[in-house]
Amino acid sequence: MYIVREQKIIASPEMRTGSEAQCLRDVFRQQASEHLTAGKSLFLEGDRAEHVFEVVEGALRIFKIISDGRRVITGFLYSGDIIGLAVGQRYLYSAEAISVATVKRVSRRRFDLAVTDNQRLQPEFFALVSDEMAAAQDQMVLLSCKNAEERICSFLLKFMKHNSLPGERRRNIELPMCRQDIADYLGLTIETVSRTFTKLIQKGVVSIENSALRHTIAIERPALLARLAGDGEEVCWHEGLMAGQQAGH
Amino acid sequence: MYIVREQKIIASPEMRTGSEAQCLRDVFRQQASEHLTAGKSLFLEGDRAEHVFEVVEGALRIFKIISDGRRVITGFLYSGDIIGLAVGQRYLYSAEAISVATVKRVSRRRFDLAVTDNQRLQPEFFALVSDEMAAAQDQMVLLSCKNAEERICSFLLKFMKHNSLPGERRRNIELPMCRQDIADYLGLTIETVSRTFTKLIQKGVVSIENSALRHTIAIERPALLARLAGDGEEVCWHEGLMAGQQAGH
DNA sequence: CGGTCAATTGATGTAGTTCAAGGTTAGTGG
DNA sequence: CCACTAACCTTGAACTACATCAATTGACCG
Repeated sequence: MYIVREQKIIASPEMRTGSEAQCLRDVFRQQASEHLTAGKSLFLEGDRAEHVFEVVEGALRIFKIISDGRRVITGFLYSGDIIGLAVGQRYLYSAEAISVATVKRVSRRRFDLAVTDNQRLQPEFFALVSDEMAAAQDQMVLLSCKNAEERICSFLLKFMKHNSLPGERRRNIELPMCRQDIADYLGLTIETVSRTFTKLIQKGVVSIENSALRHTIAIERPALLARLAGDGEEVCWHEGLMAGQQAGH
Repeated sequence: MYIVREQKIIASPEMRTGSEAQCLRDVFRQQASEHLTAGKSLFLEGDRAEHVFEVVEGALRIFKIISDGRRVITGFLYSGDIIGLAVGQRYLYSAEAISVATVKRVSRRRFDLAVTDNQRLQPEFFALVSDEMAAAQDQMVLLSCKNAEERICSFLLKFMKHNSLPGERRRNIELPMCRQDIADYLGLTIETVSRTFTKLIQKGVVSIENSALRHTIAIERPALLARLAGDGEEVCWHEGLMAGQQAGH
């Protein structure tokens, strides 16, 4: 007996070997699932980058530990995401499970072969790398400019977009990560994260299930949330480009 | 009559077509040089990504303009750098010359062909993409954790490393960008950048040529500069990894 | 029931922003 | 050659968003 997620069946109706893969996720199809308990490390920053992983279920955090012991979370990964794409010889960050999680792995060698051999996979591969780069840049904008409220709202929005199937519009979201994770991701302290949530509740933007441990968030006013995220209805190209001086030599 | 930069001769002793390139920069070899005046835009965020560029001379800034008109500089590019690698269909950022600059361009199609055709180029290509990703992550760490002084020192160090040939150890560096550029890159205000420079001068870490317009910096105490950058003698792998709680489910 | 751990809340401190002014250099035109 | 202007940079004073420190709450668990 086995569990099949529906969207995968559509992507690949037959069993395939890696080299016949129709999409990148097919490369992982026949790999064994590995189960991780909460907090379990997948690899450490600086390890030789010998595998590429697909998240099958659950959520992971990727992070760096800096010299003074603090932690910077550079991203969260959810079911369907692929880890370890744009890395060189060694992993740029550590990865660990937030809650229980299931992953599959293939060796880097095999993954690279699948991509280089199979012309079909290359566009998807480059698209994923490009997405990763875009996410990193968005995070730089967030960390450069946004205040605590904008950061939290951006975070919630991004989580909603990423973790809802196309068309679906769920009101409740279940955050797998704790407040400290959110703080380390948004460049804030846990106290500021907590206070900002309280403020958003008071404003009627969200509400929090008092039950479990404040991980279930109901989005009461999605439009307001989007406005408070301060992304100005997506980037405004071709206007305001006059800002910033022309540096003479 | 033509000008040849010495280090390039070593890389490729003969004239080559793109498909015979020994290294990525050879792909640009036969392209015409384009000259940019200070402030001249190369492309805008959101433009279709139709070219890849090599910086031949001078410096460029890549940046995003956010909804409220502010500017976030996500990187600087100097002679030898390649622009437009890990982008998808459209550029993720705008690029413009800081001072006068010279670039070469090849079409994306031709660049991609050169890379896919020529197995020799792929490792270099992936290494560059990986470097770009690593730089983005370092920037996230800087923006998440570092204070003004650490940011400025990190910036100066990185500039030195990037813009000095291996082995060379110049004491004076000539910053092509103005204070506002530095501020927009480091997530600070121009005033804080200025004040921090003053503080570093008072501490005897650097000194600034009073002549031109404060763009010439002499590094008086490189070791202290490195210490103040707060990167803790490179990342400390496999220690301090216990920090950060294990989130139960 | 006491212990633990995450989250919240309150009080206080501060690094960096904001606003405002002044200084230096370079360019322009009389 | 010297006003006049325009960039760019620096400096000062006041403010504020967030950090820090400290205490409390509430859920879970042996």
